Amino acid sequence: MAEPSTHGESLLFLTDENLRKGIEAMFFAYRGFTADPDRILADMDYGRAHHRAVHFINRSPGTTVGNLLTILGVTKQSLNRVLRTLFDDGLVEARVGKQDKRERHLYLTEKGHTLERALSDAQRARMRAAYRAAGPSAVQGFRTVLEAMMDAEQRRQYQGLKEGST
Amino acid sequence: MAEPSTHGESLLFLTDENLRKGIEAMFFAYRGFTADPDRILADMDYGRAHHRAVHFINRSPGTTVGNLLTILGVTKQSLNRVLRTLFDDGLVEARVGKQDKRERHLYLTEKGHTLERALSDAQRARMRAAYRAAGPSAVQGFRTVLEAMMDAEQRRQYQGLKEGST
DNA sequence: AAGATACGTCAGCCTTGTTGACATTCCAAG
DNA sequence: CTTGGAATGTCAACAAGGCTGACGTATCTT
Repeated sequence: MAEPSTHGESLLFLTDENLRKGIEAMFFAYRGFTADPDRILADMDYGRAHHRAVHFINRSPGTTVGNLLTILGVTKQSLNRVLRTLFDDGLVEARVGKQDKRERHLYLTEKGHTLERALSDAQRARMRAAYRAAGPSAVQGFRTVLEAMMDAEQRRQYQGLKEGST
Repeated sequence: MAEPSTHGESLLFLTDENLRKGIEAMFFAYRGFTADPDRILADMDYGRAHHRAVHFINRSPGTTVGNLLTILGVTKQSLNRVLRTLFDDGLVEARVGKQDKRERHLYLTEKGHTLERALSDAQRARMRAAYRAAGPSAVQGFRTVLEAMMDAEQRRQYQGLKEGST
């Protein structure tokens, strides 16, 4: 309904109908986005929470527990439960900080890297297929819209992570 | 790192680094995507599961329980728990099917519509802001990539929902 | 009359989020 | 040296929302 008649200008992409389609696209696409890692994780008694932890430790080796808390946006109790199983299973190791010995710097072990690679290979494969099918300019638009959709706080982290590794 | 020198052709958008950025963009953007409705829902003892149910009942009034199960991809026990609270609170009503009396056709009540509007207004507002900031061609690309990221099954449903309303 | 389908429901389990409380360890300021 | 605050770990309890399995009932189809 509404379907405003074409009045020269093109704000047609902002109709409620179009926005609703975007919303559902996010919903369904996110399911696809997590489906492959989820399958791998299910076979090993891990969940998405483990995936997220492993991902961000891999991408910022030596990050502290506090950093991880901020990025993941969960409580320390929740994160700690996950980290403990990763320690116990020998996927992640924590080294006491040199400068500040209260901090724990987190690193993937060899075993941890293996899992990380399995998970991100699966996820990247889907991403790559989607990117290839859509083409470079669509990918550009995809990233632009997603970035605009983030909270300012999240965008800061997303962009901050872009360059500074350690 | 890597930063392959521009060699005429442009498959540069398929580098692992680019894919990883896309993956994180999905992660952070999805958080933003759900943040506003989540806040509303938290104030009324509902969760995302209720949101999803209300959304799809609104968009396909008269849909059956079975349809909803397929779209949401959860078990009937899980869905039922949510639907029951929506019935009890008078947000959704179920009418016995005319042709097939085994089926329950689901409709939002006035109260249900009110909640639905509050939720989708919040979500659309963010979406609209992101769309506006990114511009029409970016939006086009955004949708193209998301569609390519879905499972075939999910894409079928997403597209099927596009036209046929009832 | 018999089997299949649509739905509801009871019971129990898991993951992952939450709060609150408390201990430890360490840095830094006084 | 002491003390406050920061970073971390941990215990306990709880809730949402997934899951499986089993069973019941109404209804449709054959």
